[in-house]
Amino acid sequence: MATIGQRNRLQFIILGLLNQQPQTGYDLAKAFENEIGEFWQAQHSQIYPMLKRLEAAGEITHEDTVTGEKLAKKQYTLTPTGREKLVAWVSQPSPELTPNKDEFILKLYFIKDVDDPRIQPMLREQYRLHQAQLAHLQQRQATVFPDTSTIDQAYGHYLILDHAIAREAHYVSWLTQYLTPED
Amino acid sequence: MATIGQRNRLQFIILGLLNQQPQTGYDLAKAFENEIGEFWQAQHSQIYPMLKRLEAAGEITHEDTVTGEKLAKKQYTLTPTGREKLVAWVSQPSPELTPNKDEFILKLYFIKDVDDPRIQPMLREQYRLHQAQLAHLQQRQATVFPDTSTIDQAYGHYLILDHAIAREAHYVSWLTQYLTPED
DNA sequence: TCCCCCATGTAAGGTGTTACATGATTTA
DNA sequence: TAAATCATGTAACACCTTACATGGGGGA
Repeated sequence: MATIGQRNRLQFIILGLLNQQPQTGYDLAKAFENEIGEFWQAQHSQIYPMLKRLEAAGEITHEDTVTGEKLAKKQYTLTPTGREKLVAWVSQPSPELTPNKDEFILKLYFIKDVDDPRIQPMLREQYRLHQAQLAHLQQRQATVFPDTSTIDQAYGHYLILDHAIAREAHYVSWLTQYLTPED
Repeated sequence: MATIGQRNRLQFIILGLLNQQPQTGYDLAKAFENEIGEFWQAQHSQIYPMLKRLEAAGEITHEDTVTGEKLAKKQYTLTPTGREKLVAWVSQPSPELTPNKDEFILKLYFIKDVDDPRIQPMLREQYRLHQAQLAHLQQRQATVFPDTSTIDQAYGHYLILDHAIAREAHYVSWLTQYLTPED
């Protein structure tokens, strides 16, 4: 399955997640909403086919398990081949800046006039959104890393959360700069 | 062309760009590399078909011009319908946080060990990249907005550049926090 | 018993990237 | 005159989202 044209980063991220611990497709889908949702997203409709593809390529295997009476689960695990491929990807430089997209910023861009009455409500809405997201992330940090001693065992996780928090905090403070007090 | 399933934001961005001034597809492609490249990207292979589609929908029209002996250009302009559609989009709230993707951060995430020797080189590489991008953006700001009096006429443009600069500056300072001095 | 969550899959269609293709104009 | 840039298009394919489809388990 050549896949030369595009980078197919999803496969590596799935390998990375499975390397942390064997998981089901469902578990992976949750991870894309929670742990790493700030930096990559994928729906289950994208995950299940990819798991089949990775298994066909011999990079992962699965074990069927049953919960309760007959709920079938597939627990996926990395093979040595898969682990090699993961290590190669992680060790490889990532020399491009990731493209960013931000619909809100573009809307502001298209409103040329400083005094356009739409600007302040838009800024306030974004403020609410990002403030809420920031609070949510801080909450999670407090839960996952209650004290500094817990950081070292999951340094990557700590970094990722720290970065997400810093990013949101920064977005919020940028917005604040342009907000005028509400009447 | 219904397009209910997905959002098709590209069309609105093209309308927004054409609202600033009539342009060719080639000009638009440039804008996606420069002015707004920090917040949206599109290749010419995506732009030309979209222009046809927008014209078929009566939202833009074009005028054929010739440069030199026979180089054909198509200068596109918004129609009143197109302008209405643009205004509706701009005025509409953007209630979702834009998904972010960052391959580099994920690689860090998958390296659990604080002392993994790959971490520092990776951080330094990203530092170089973002530092260079930051310098480039600051350069552009100095060129486009030489003094504060020039801001008001293109407030949107100012905001967008300011935001991009702040974002990069922030990314760089986050990286610095984890960088150890090189030997 | 109903609802929410667990669990896995496929189908359809839109979005985006890379490559293929062609030709004119300007600048060094 | 060669290279870079202007200028427009299509084809192939990979990526991603939404919707369709089905069924089990656990708690209120």
